[in-house]
Amino acid sequence: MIEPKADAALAELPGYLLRRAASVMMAEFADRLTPLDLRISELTVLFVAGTGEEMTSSEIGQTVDIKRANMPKLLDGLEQQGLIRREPLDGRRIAIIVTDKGQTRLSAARKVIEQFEADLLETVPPKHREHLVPALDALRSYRSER
Amino acid sequence: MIEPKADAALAELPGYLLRRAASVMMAEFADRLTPLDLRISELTVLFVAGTGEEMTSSEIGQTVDIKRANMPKLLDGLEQQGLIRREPLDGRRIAIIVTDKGQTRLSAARKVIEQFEADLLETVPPKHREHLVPALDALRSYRSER
DNA sequence: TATTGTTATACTCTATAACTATA
DNA sequence: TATAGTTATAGAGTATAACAATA
Repeated sequence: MIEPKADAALAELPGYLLRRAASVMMAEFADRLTPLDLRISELTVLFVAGTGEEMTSSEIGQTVDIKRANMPKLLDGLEQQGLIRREPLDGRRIAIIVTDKGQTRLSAARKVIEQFEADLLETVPPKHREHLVPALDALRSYRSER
Repeated sequence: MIEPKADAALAELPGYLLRRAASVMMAEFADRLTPLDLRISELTVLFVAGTGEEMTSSEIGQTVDIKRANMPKLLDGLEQQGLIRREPLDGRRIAIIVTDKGQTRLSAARKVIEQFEADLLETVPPKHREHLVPALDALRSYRSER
């Protein structure tokens, strides 16, 4: 064991634990997505675009907190894989349509998500489990007053 | 409101919420550290190095899950600010010593941390609050079997 | 032979500024 | 005039591979 003193001090900081937990979780999730040729951010976009409602690039970005300027490269990647296509709504707005291939990929991804989320919840001791989602949901708006 | 359907689906995924919560939290914390001229990773290293026990670069990295190869640049930054100094223990290992200036900076940072963590906890509804740290601490070891 | 510190490099996610064309 | 999509660019955190020097 290395430096129990420092680790003990860190283990009392919710912010630090939140960062570490998210980092560990994302690394694991990214690994599970590798066989599907999807990065986390790509799946996030595909997931939202595939909910059935017709959405533009900006709307998707606003939903998942991805800046407008970071969407094109993400969408390019998905488009090059044939998972989405861009369909102009007018001269300015562009709808992001999930293709059949994209829907198939998304179905496979949903299975990965389901298993991943189940494993994640199982990691949390039962008596704390039901509190995780509401607590995280609250923390999400920590900065909404910006 | 934008796409309640997609947001509702995402709001049920603990993994997604964990990622978002951590992202929001880190952005806020990084902002609060700006006046101290410290990035989150730099403070993490300084914090651990300043716990009193003499630690090498590798030991600090292992404690806070920063890869050995990413330590030198971090330490260079802290050293250039005069917050730490490197003190060879033998021909190979190097102790990271927090200087007086580093201790002063660390004291200021501890106050920022304290306020930040308090604000963060206050964001979580009272009935979920006590469950946050144990839940996150458990999630931290999600991947310990690697 | 294994470990420590290091360099180089690359990837992911995120952020800002500025441009264009359209509403 | 404000908005949508885009481009370019930069920062921050993280990851791997490889090397020299040393235990």
